[in-house]
Amino acid sequence: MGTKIVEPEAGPRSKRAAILAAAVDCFGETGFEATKWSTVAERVGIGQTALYHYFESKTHCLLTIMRLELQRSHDKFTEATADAAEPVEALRAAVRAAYDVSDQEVLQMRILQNHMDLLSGPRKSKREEAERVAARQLVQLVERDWTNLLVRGMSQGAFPLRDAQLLGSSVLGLIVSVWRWYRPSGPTPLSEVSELIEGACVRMVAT
Amino acid sequence: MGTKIVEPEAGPRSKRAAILAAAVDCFGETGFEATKWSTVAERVGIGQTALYHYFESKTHCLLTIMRLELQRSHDKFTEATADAAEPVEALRAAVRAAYDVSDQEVLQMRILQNHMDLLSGPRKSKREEAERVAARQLVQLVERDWTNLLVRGMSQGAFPLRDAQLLGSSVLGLIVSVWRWYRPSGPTPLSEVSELIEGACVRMVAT
DNA sequence: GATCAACCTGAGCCAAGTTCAATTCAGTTT
DNA sequence: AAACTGAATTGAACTTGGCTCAGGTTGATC
Repeated sequence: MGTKIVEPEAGPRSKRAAILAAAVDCFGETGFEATKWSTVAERVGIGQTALYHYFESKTHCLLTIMRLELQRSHDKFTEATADAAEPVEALRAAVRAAYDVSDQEVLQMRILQNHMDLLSGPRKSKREEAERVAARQLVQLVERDWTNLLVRGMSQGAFPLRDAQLLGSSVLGLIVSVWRWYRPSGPTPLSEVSELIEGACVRMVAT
Repeated sequence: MGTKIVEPEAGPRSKRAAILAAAVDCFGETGFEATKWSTVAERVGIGQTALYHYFESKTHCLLTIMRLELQRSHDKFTEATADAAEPVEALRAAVRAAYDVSDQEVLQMRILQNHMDLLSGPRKSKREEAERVAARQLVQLVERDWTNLLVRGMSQGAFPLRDAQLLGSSVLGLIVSVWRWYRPSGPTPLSEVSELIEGACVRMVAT
């Protein structure tokens, strides 16, 4: 069951963090397929083969990024909804938390959304598969986060009764669909997006 | 401006259609990157190099599939909303139309969603770039379809005034987010999805 | 039955991810 | 300080899969 991945503790001259950061930049801006693995190495300042000391493959690195982002999302949701007794207020807080992100995290969300499909099929190598399973589990966790929020609101009479599973996926889908088009440099500030979606979610769920 | 792509008229022994169909199956089930171009050839019953008689590259084929699906979506929207005077009724009709699809079209929508990011950057070769631009244009068309529907409803007093652009993207995002997880063989019938989303959209827009 | 364009193929090229054996480096032991 | 150790790194070679090329086949049309 919940086999948690032990984060490789960073030796003092480990470049794992630097590689992850560079990879997020590259994969986020250029796209995973379009960025050459060797470019990431260059940006970090090491030869391409040195990457394989830290990651089994380009995909393994991608999966790691995705898992970390999912972990962050789940944690943030939990933290944001912890002290909100009222269901509607909890929903609002959850949505706001979802859009309270740094530019780096925007990239990570984009990467995550663009490669969700990787999580369905099994992977060949051990460590890749481990990351995939962990990520897949986190996806279910996040989905449960939202569904539970809805179930609570429904049983409490704050939300009309509906298929909480399906509605939860839809709310989540609505929220994350933003990361496909949003750019920090774009014309629409994230605060505006956040407000509109917050209202939309409340209307969708609580009307 | 609107440079429409002339569909290569099918010579009598052309296998273009068969290739597209096979590619939709493969790309949809296995994923674009994961399917070998040669597998598509096999399934059609020709050598891999014969594919290049019809498509400049694997990506060119993908872009074509995406463009065709976008064209279909746009047409279907137009047809569905043509004879609906009432904005709310038009919205409902549009949502229902979006989910009135064959299994093959489900795959096409999935492919489209999973590779939207391809449409942002320019392509190297001529024909690929042509498809990309055409697709990109169609995306904007479809977005305008939805925003216009909202604008009409707002100016008519049927919907409260909100940022129609942003709300339109969100509605569209909500609708298409389904194709990430929906499987015809899955537990949830599409009719159920359609009903829930239809309600959700109306609440989101018309409340 | 010659012609021409559409259609197809085998052989091989090339880019990018990956493997591997060998080397450097920093800190620890003796 | 010399020897040792494991983490970090590298150049060279291997593999895979998309793609090019130079030519061959088919069949509709005249």
